[in-house]
Parts: sequence; structure tokens; C-alpha cells
Amino acid sequence: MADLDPTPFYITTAISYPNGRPHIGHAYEAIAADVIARFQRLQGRRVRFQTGTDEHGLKMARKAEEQGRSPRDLADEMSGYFREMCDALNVKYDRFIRTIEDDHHRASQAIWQRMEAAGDLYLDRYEGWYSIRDEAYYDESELVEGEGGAKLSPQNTPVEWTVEESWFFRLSKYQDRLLDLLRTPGFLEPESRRNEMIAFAERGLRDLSVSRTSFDWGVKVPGSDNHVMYVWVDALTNYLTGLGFPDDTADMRDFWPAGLQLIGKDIVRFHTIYWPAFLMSADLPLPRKVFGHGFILNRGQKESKSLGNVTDPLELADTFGVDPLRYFLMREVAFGQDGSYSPEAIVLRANAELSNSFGNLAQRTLSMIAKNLNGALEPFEENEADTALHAIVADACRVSLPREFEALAFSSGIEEWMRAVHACNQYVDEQAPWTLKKTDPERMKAVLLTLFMALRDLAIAIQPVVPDKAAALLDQLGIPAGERTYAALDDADWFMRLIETGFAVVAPTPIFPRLELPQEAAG
RNA sequence: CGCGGGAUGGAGCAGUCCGGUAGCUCGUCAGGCUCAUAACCUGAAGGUCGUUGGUUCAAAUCCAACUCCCGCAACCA
Repeated sequence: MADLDPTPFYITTAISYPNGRPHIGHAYEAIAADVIARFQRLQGRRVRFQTGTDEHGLKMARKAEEQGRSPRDLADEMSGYFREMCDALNVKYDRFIRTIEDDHHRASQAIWQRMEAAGDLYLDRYEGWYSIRDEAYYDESELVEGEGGAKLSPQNTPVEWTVEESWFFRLSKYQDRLLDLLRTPGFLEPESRRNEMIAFAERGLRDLSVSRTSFDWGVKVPGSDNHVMYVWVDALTNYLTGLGFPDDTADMRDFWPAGLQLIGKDIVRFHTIYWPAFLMSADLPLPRKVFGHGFILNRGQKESKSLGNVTDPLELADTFGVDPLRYFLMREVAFGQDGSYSPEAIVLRANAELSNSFGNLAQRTLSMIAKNLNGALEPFEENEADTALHAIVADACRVSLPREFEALAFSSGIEEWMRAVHACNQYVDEQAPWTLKKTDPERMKAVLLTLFMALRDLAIAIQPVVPDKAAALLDQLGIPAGERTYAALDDADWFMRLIETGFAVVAPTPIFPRLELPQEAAG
């Protein structure tokens, strides 16, 4: 049956913990989610995309104290950087959520009460070896022995046996259902992460401490004013908050459960064990898919403040441009695995594929049309070579790229697209329109307009990855804003309609100028 | 026996689940073209797919063992 009713699709990123500024990893996740959101929109689906910041918890409170200001003040400033990053990278969220917001507190308390009503919360004591300096509990087995047999944390800080009153969540109760869920194909990808989580759950799940009394920067536990919720309880709930939970809103009905929750590989456990268990307890549907992407390494090393190799993603965007950066990240790294970046790699990839292959194809084609056809579009007769090229381009744009993107295999999807680009350049060379200009102007016209049509398909297809650049090219091609969806790729009449509008190609300016390696990076 | 990731032509990476012409970007060499962003196109050289053994008509891909590399305190996706 034809899918006339567009299926709603809800995609979320993890919300970022803003106790530091955004780094390349945050940018990567936001960009990937945005690419998926744009892709699904082009497919005709109703998409809702949420990202934001997770601002509660001890680390934020402590950081604010260090700086002699309120946690709220710190959160306001830091959260702003994350929002700015999204805006600068052309990440088009429907909501940028902040966990300090009132509706989020309300939603978190509501899910808490549902878990409590289900009999899954109980008050007990949290006991263990606590390091005041690390602000963390350690297991007996993690401790090391210091001088005179003193017990020390793995960081060589003193620990003492501490007892704290805490609410617990009956995670153990959900072990079997969670294992079933984790074994469900497609729920957790990529597969390596899935195996890891199954192994974790099989080892046995212990009840989870879900409240703290040692600080108050968080969501208050209903009925226990001296407790705040463990940050993950409230953080995970953000995905519901944005849809209006606990109210019975249209957004909740349409968009929950989420179609895809995109997260980093380090927080897979929270999203595929704790989160589904909370949802089961609250009797809410479970997300359809969780994907744990890999890390972006700086020349093969993890970025860290101590190594001093942290790069501001906005600097990268300034230096290389937003779209080339987006393209690089989606093209260079196999989604799900770790990847590596460097200024050289970005310049190399963007120049080779965007500037030399695709950008130059557009430039040479449009220049010739402007120069030799006065920019005019006309009906023409297609020969076998033209038909063959059309078939290659159409297949890449309508079949291969969408298939790969649907599977979150962005790199191979783009590779398929590049194949079509190469086929176009090859076609230009074989047809040699500059020769036809003298020998067979009619044939030259057919060649140039065949390329024009190919460019339009290629530009439409690649929009999710390089939205601004693709739009600029589609503008040069005169494609109306409303005719740039994937459905338009199946429209057989667009070219005739465009001709009728009298649109004329003007001498183009390069869409993807070649990038230069910055001086400091070159040395 | 902690957990996980990785080892594929000169460099960086796909492919491994569902065995069957080893793919991509860059680099090298030779040629073509001159419309175009010193871009484009063609051809060539270069790989025992970490090691060893096994299964199979057939293994980068499945099985077993082994070697080496990288993460796993904090910052942190």
C-alpha cells in the first residue's frame, strides 16, 4: 500500500554535559543526527529532532562552586555554547532542551512517580568506600593499598566507608525482558555494542541507586525533598519532556517511541539497559533503535584537555567551512566505528571529492551552458550514452544513497553518490562537448543538458550532508524550493516545466572552492 | 585468564554478520584532453588481506590458537 500518510520519525542525540565547551565529538553527533533528520524529511517523513544539554549533577555543582557562582549561572553560559555550536553547524533541531527547564522537572517527577507506583522504587542505604576528593564510590576490588595498609581509591585518594540513604530502582526485576530486548535485531546497533551489552546484562543486573542526598543540584524526588534524582534518571527523561510528557499530547502520540536515539559508544549502557528499564517500569513504549557511534580521534588520539589537543569545532567550521566539515565527518568515518581527523585529511577529502569532482563538474557544465547555449534550456534528443548516464545517476540518487543512509551507512552512501559523479566527469570527457561545439552543436546541447539534469539529481540527493552548498547549486540550476525532495527525483516532467519558466543559466561561481591548509597546521 | 577496539598494496581506511573477480581517498609512473576550481579522463606498477593450523571445491570473510598495537582516573561523544 502506498505510504500516503508520512510516518512520524523522532530522532534524538544524547544531551551534552556542559561542564566544558563543545568538542569535535559533540559536533560529530549533532551533525550525524542532523543528516539523518534532513534525510528523513527529504524522504517525506514528519521528523522531530531534539538535542540539548544535561545540566544537573555533582560535577556541574562542583564546577560552579570552584568558579564562585551558581550552578544555574554556569549552566546558562555553558549550555549557550552548545546551542551556538548547533546553530553554527546548521544543525536544525526542533527543540534544544535544557534539563533545568520547568517542564523537564515536571516530566522527570512524573516518570519517577510512575516507577514508584509500579513498585520499582524503594528506600535503602547506599554503602561503600567513598572518596570525598573523587566524589565517587568504589568497589572493594577497585581499592589499592597505600602506606601502612591504608585503603586508597584507584586515584590514590583516601576513602572511607560511607552510608547514604538512597532510593533504589529494581533493575534486577527487568533483567530477562532487557535481555530479550537487547537480542532483538535492530534495537541496538552496531552489533559490537550489542554483544557487549548482552554480556553485561547476562552477568546479572543489580538494583540501581537513583537518588542522592549529598548535593541538591538536580530534580527533587517527589515526596523526599532532601533527595535529588541521580542525573541519569532525569537526563534520560529529556527525550519524553520534549514531546510534552506526562501530558497526552499529539507529539507524544505521534513521535514516541523514538525512531532513533543516537548516542556515543560510551553511554550505550545507560540507553539500552537503564533507560528501557525505566520505560518498562513506567509502562511506556521503548525506542525502536539506539545507535552507539564511535569517537572522532585527533590524529588517532582521543582529544583531552590534558593532552592539549582539544579542537573547537567552530574553529574547524570557520577554517574549512560548515559543509566541507560535515561532508568530511560523514564521508571519512565508517559510522559506528572510531575515526580520525586532521586538517590535512579534511582538506584532502573535501578538495578531491567536493571541489575537484563534484564542484568542478557543476562549474564546467554550467559554464558551457551559459557560454554556448546562452544559458537557455530546451528540449533535446537523448542518445544511448545520455540514457546510460541518466540511469547511473538515477540509480545512485534514488536507490543506492537512500538505501545506505537508511542503514546509517553514510560513508558508503556517499561513495555510491561519488561513483555517479565520476561517471558524469567521464561522460564529459567522452562526449567532448567542446569539440561538438564545432562539429555538431545540436549534439553538444544534448550533452550539456543531460549533464544539467544529472547535476540536479546529484544536488538533491546530497542535500542532507551539505545542505547550504546543495541549495546554492540548486539555485544555480533554477530548481524551485518546493521541488527538492527525494520524491521530486521521480518526477519525469520537472525539466519541461523548468524550460517553460524561461529559466536561464548564468555564468556560475564555484560552489566548492578548493580549501587551503592553514599555515600553522601545515608546519 | 579484566573489558573493548584494531592489524587489508607507500599513507589513511571500507569490505568480514550472509565464504566465490580485493573496493575507496591520497601518493607514484605513463598517456589523453583543454570545457572547467593547476581541475577532468584513461592505463600501469604496487597486496601471501598480522601469524599458525583447521573446515571447505573455494576463506580477508567461518573455527581454534597465537603475536603486536590502541583505549578503559579525571576532562570526555
